[in-house]
Amino acid sequence: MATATTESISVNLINALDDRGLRRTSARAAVTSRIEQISDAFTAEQLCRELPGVGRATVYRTIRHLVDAGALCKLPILDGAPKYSIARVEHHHHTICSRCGAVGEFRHSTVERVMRSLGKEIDGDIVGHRMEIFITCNSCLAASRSGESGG
Amino acid sequence: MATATTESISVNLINALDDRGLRRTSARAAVTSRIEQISDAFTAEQLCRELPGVGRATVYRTIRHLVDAGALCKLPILDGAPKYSIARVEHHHHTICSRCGAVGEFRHSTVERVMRSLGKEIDGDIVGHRMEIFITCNSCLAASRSGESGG
DNA sequence: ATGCTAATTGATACTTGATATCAATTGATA
DNA sequence: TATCAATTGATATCAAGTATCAATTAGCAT
Ligand SMILES: [Zn+2]
Ligand SMILES: [Zn+2]
Ligand SMILES: [Zn+2]
Ligand SMILES: [Zn+2]
Repeated sequence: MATATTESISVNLINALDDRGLRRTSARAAVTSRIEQISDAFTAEQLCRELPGVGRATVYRTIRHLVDAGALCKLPILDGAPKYSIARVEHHHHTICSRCGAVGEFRHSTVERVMRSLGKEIDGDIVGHRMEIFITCNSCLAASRSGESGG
Repeated sequence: MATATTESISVNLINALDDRGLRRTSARAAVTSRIEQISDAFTAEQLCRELPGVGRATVYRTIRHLVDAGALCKLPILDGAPKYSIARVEHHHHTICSRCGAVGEFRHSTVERVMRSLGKEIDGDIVGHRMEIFITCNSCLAASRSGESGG
C-alpha cells in the first residue's frame, strides 16, 4: 500500500530497476534515493562525491540502468560531462541556463508536430530527435540586474 | 581574384583564423586543408591520426579557434567525442545517422519560427538553441534491406 | 532458517579525450 | 636581417568513464 509523497518518487526509480529484473541492493537504493533528493540535474561525478560509500563503478552502472529504463535522461553538455535529470514525462526537451547551468524541462506539442513534418524534407528515416533551448534563467537575470554598474 | 572550387573552401578556413588575428603557420594550413578534404563530420582524434606531422595540442587548439570563429560547428555525441563539421550556413541543425554516425545539415524556417515563438512559454531569456534529428540514413537503409534474413 | 548460486559490488588498473607546461621554433614586422 | 611575441609539440597531467575480478550479497530452493 504505497502512500505517496517524497517516498513514492524514490520507489519509482527503484521500480524502474525492478522492472528490468535487477536486484534491490543497498547501493542501488542509495543511488536512487540520492538522485531524488537532488532537484537540479546532476553529473555522475557529482553523485560519486555525494555518495562516498558507493563505488564509482556502481554509481556509473546504476545511472546507465536508469537511463536505459527511461527513468533518467542524459543531457549532452558540450564542454563537460553529461548531466542527468529525472524523466518526469515520456518525451520532453530541456532548457539550459548558459550562465549557471540550471536545467529545466519542457514539452510543446507544436514543436513535436513540426519535428514530425520534417520527415518529408530529410533524407532517410527519422528515428528521433533532441533539442535544447539555451536561456539565461530568471535567477541569473535577477543577479545581473542587481549587480549592474549603475549601482 | 578568387576562382572558386575546392581551393576556395581551403582559403575560407585559413581566413577564419586570419580574421581572428592568428598567424598563418604550416601546422594550421595542414589542419585546415585536411578538414576541407573530409566530407563527413570528424573527431579531433581522427584528425590527429590523419595528421601525424602535427602535434595533438596544435590540432585541438586549431579546432577550438575554428569553432570560436564560427567556421566549424561542434556537435555533441552522447557516447563519445564531439564531432566537428564545417559550418556552411550561419545557423543550422544536424541529422545524425544512429547506425553509422553520418552527419548532415539542414535548415528549416518553420523550425526557427517555432523556436522563436517558444519564448512566451519559457522562463528566462532565450539565447539560443540546438537540435539534432536522429535518422537511419539512406545508405544504412539500403544496407539493411539487402542484408535481410530472407536473402 | 540455511545453503546455494548467480548477480552485484568496488578497489584497482586502464582507456580515452583533452588540457597545462614550457623549451625550442617560427612568423611578422621593423 | 634582427627582434620578439606567437606558436609549436613532446611530455605530463587531468578528467570521465570502462574493464577486471575477487569478495560479497540478494533471492530463491529446500
Ligand atoms: Zn541561471
Ligand atoms: Zn520532441
Ligand atoms: Zn547511416
Ligand atoms: Zn535553429
